[in-house]
Amino acid sequence: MLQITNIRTNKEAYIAGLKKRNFDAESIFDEILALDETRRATQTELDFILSESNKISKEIGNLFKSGKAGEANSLKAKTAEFKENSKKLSETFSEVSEKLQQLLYTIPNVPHDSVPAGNSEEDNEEIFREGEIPVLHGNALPHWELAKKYELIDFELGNKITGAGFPVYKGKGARLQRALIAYFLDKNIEAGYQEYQVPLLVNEASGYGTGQLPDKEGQMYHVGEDDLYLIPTSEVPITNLFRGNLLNENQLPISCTAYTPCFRREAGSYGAHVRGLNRLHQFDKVELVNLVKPEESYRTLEKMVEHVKGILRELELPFRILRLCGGDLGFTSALTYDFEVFSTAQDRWLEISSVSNFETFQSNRMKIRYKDKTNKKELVHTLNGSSLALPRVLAGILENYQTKNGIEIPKILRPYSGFDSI
RNA sequence: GGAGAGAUGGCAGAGUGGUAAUGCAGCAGAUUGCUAAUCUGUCGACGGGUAACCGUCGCCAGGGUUCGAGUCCCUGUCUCUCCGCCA
Repeated sequence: MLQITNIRTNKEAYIAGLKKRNFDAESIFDEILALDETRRATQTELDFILSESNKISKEIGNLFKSGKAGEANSLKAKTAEFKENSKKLSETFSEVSEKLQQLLYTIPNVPHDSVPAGNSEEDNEEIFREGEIPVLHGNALPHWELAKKYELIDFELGNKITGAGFPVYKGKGARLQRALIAYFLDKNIEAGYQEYQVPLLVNEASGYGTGQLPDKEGQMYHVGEDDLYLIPTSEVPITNLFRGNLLNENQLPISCTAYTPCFRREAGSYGAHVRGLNRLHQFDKVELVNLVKPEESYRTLEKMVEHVKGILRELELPFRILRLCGGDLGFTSALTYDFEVFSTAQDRWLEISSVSNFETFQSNRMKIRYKDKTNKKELVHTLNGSSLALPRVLAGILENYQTKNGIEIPKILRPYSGFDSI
């Protein structure tokens, strides 16, 4: 959520920034500023009236104490008018404040200066590419065929017990999943992240905190009876751990990592590109979350990018990094780098990590602040990134490491998997 | 699921109708000096003001009673204890 004072002072720059994601902010900003104006004027007026009636109440109290009940009672009559006015004003005040809040919820984050304008993923900017794309033998298969051939993943069993998009991993497939999770967590801990295990269901306030609500209501599974949401990413529970906290400067930066399953309804996304592991309702992910001082956040973002690069290098997978254009940028993000692995057998790039800086967009909603040296309270910047999303990493490994005789396991994973090939 | 207790500032913790004690931590200043002590101020949010400052709100949330509510009433949320059920 944008800060109202910033809209007031940077209106033109914000409008220009939001244009990059094809969001026309002009009229909504005008509406917001008008409401803000009304809100402040109402408060000033209301404050005055309350101040007067407080004075009278105090006087009445004193009169009663000194036994002058008659005078006190005549003063009581005077307060009736104040009461009526203040009731009206405070109704206006809360109506206006509520409306203001609702409008602010509908505005996405302002993209960083470096974000290119654009409408879709076509306009994303490739900024880095590394690794060799392997030349596969003539009968190379896509991962869903490999998964079947080597009995690693059973999609039909998942259909039977739950539905499409809920695969069952078995044998070496399941063990490889566990190896990847352990390897990713170890890498993150080595880089200074603290590991967490968090609930997989969260309440409504948490959904609002990180920005999934109200924007992506339909994308989360909702347990109606208990009014809880299945997490679409561990970003939600982890970042919300700090909701409402006032931190000391010396507690920052806070770096967390967690493995969780993630649940996404993916309503409306069907088609050729959702086969196999490409798009699932439940998948595993290891996540990074950072809470940092504002002046450090872009340096932290670069560090996170380098960290993910390091993992992909060790896995020896060909990858590229995209800077997302305005049109493809998530609602809450100011700058996002997507990592994609090249899937040779499908002959296309698969997104496996997304690393973002949210600046104060989430912390403003959650009121995550810290006290700086001069005791001033400031919102922290929040960042997160996947390290990594398992299914597509698995798809990339299966497809790129296949040979005529089976599938090799990347060397770095062998101590974790306990086997060298499939 | 049943019964009871509770929710007060960054933390701890008083306060049963007269307008939020006190302690700790933090910050600023003063002072004495040596791995720190003492004193004073500050120490939640919002609004107004260049500022000193002023005002309002704030005791889980939302309503109500009252001239006046942390305190009384209603509704809801959450936490804890005991019982029941159970991995």
